[in-house]
Formats: sequence, structure tokens, C-alpha cells
Amino acid sequence: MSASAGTKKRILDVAERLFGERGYAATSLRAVTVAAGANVAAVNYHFGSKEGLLRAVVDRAMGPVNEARQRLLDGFLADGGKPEVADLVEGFVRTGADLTRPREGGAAAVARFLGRVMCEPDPEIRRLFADEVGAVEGRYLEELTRALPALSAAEVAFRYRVMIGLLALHQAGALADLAPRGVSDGSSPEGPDEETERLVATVLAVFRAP
Amino acid sequence: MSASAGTKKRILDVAERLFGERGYAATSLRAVTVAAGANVAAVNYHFGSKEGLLRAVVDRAMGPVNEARQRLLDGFLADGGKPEVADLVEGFVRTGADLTRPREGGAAAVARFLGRVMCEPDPEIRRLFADEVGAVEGRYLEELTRALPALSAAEVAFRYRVMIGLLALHQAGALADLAPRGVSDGSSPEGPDEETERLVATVLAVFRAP
DNA sequence: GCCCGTTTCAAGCGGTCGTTTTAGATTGGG
DNA sequence: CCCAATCTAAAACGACCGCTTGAAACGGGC
Repeated sequence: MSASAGTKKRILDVAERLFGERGYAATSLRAVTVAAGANVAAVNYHFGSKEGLLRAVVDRAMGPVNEARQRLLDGFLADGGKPEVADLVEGFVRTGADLTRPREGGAAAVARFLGRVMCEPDPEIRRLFADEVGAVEGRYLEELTRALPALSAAEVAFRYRVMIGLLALHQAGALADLAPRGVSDGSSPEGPDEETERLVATVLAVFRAP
Repeated sequence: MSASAGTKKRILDVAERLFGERGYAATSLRAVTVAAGANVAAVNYHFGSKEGLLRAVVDRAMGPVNEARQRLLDGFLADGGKPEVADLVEGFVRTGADLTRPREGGAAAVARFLGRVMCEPDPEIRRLFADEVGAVEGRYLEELTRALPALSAAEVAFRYRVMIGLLALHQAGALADLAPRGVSDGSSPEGPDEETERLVATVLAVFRAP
């Protein structure tokens, strides 16, 4: 067994946070290891390379989300019937958006990280992430297409991508930052829960449009 | 006068393309200058620093869009009446989305660049961009709030951010890339025009939801 | 023709990047 | 107790980063 399995976990935690805050390219291994109280060599020992570290962080972060979505979808299909659009959308969005809430263990760093990775420019990173979530997302797209026979497959696919994109922006905290400057918003700070509710309602409206 | 004003323009063109393709942090000045057939020192001579170059590219790219949006909004307001939601949304989205079409002069690099900058993690870059578009965007948000009295200001602001975010993803080409892998999409490749139409319709649906 | 401001270039600055090497701790099993 | 396996640390590798320097090319005005 690992003498101090703490190092590996600490590196993963810090990398998740820093990758989410600054992006992958702008985060150096040294920044990660210093913040984690570890050595640069530990990264290459445990993960092989910087990209290996990213892959490990993605794996750990998406694992529970993928499982939750699988279980939810299996539940919808278990009754033998066709799942409804509202169930599919709410299930999919909420399993992702719930990560933005200050979690039991730690913070909303997971969400920020996942949202950020989804928007990374490097196509290799995009592919890495797509491989991780592809299977589950494909099932949801299929079911949504079945549940929306009035819409063409291309139209459903487009709205599906809108859902994924909005969820990513929400997770990354980018939606909250996109407000224009000069407007003195008298609105209250808007907790993450209110924003999640608005997001679910919005995505539902997108799918229900004629 | 500049002996060969070509160098400055060539650097701007290449930077716009590379920043849009790889992101700001992952693009080195050397990559830009080599592709532009220029020297690294030329960047610091013309723009002062890497961030100065970014600022110049943002300025050049957003200038026409800001002007077009100003003119459009002025036209809506000139009749003395309140502009309608459909006009505001279509005007705003189309002025941004039209950049994705292969332009008269060159390519859709401008759009990709703008969409990418809007999603950059670095808060300083976000601020830089927000300063550039803030004034015009603020006016659209105000008019949208006036045109949607049934919705709370916070609700309009949220849907407004959804519009900005979706437009950014569309410009960056991220919407087209977010499709799940394993699904053999029988759909045709979907040109940018079809996607723009879908985007306009979707954003309109978002604002018209109760 | 010469001059001076503008523009470009090759070279190099200190620093940081991702990665590797080598050696020293630490640990559980025989 | 010792050994082998596991893990971490310090130092260094070559490469590349953004930026600066000093000098060469260029151009129009006198």
C-alpha cells in the first residue's frame, strides 16, 4: 500500500482547483505541486505526465456524474415506458449542476474544472473529455430524440448541444460573469441554487419550443 | 508613414487566428511572428507586449460589431417606440453570428477568436473584453428589460447571459463540437448558416418562455 | 547626397516550462 | 533484521517563454 496516499490525492485536489481556475495551459506543474506540498517529480511518478494528471482529474471528476446519469436513465427506462423530456433534461442538467453547490466534502472546484475542460481549445483535451462522457451522453441524446418525434434529429442534436454548452458555462461560473459592466444591477447576488433553477427552466424551454 | 504597414496587419491577422485556435495562453509570440513572417521584436514594437497585442486584436475585431449593434439599436429607437424582443434578439445575435460566415475578406477566424476570448479563464482578459463590449451590451440589456415587463430584472439578466454565452460558443465553433461521439449522426454536415438560424430561434424561445 | 525618424532584424537576457535522473526516505513481508 | 518495493526529494536537462538590446535597412525631406 502507499505509504502516504495523501500525496496523490492532494495533487489531484489542487490540480482540479487550479485547472478550473486558470485553465490547463496556464497552470504549471510547479504551481500545482507547490500548492500541494509535493515535488514536481511526484506528478510524473504518479501520473506519467501533465496530460496524464489531467486525465486522472477528469476521470475522478466525471465518474460519479456518469454513474448518476446512468442510474437515473436506467430508472426511467425500467418502467418499460419512454422517459419524458422533462425527466431527461432535469436529470441530465441537475446531475451536472449539483456539483456547483458547496459539496459535502469540499468546494465547487469540481464543477468549475469540468466546465472549463469542456471549453478548452486544445482538440486533444476535448477528445479526452468526450471519450469520458460520450457513452452516457449518447444514450441521453437517443432518448431525447425518441421523446421528441416532432423534431428532426438534427434539431434535437442542436438543442442537445445547447444544453451541454449552457451546463458547461454554468459549471465554469462563466454564466455569472457574462453580465455587462456598466449596469448597476439592483438584483441580489443570486446564489448558485437560484441560477441552477433558472438554468433547468431555460433548457426545458429550449427543448419545448416548436 | 509606415514603410510596410503590412507587418502590423499580418501580425494582427495571424494572432487573431492562432488565439482563436489555441487560446491566448497556449499561443506563443514566436508562433505568431513566425507564421506572420516577422520578428518577435516587431510585436513589442507595435503593441508593447503580448497583452497589448491581444488588446489590439480585440479592438479590431469588436469594432465593427459594436458599431453595427449601435446603429441597429439606434434605428429601433429612432421611431420613438419601444423595440420588440424579436428585433433586439435577432439584431444582437445576427451581428455576432454573421462573423462565422466565410467573410468577404478572409475567414471565420474573427468569430472563433471572439468566442474564445469570451471563454478565457484569466479574469484580466475577461475584463479587457468586457470593457470593449460593455457599453453596447448594457444598452441591449436595458431595452430587453423594458421590452419584457412581465419578467423580473434578474430573470431578464439571466436569459441575457444565456444569449451571450450561446453566441460565444457558436462563434468559437464549440457548439458544433459538443456532439457526443458514439452516435452515428445521419444528419448532413450542417453549414454555419443553418446553425445560425437554429441559434436565433433558440435564443428567441429562451426569451419568450414565461 | 546626406540625414533622421521609422521600422525590422538577429542575438541574447533572465526565467519558467515539462520532464528526467539519481539518490535518499519509508514501509510491509520473510 | 533485512530486503525489496514503494514513494519522495533535490538537482539538473534542454527547450521555450516574454521581453530587450543594438545595430542594420528603409524612406521621404532638406
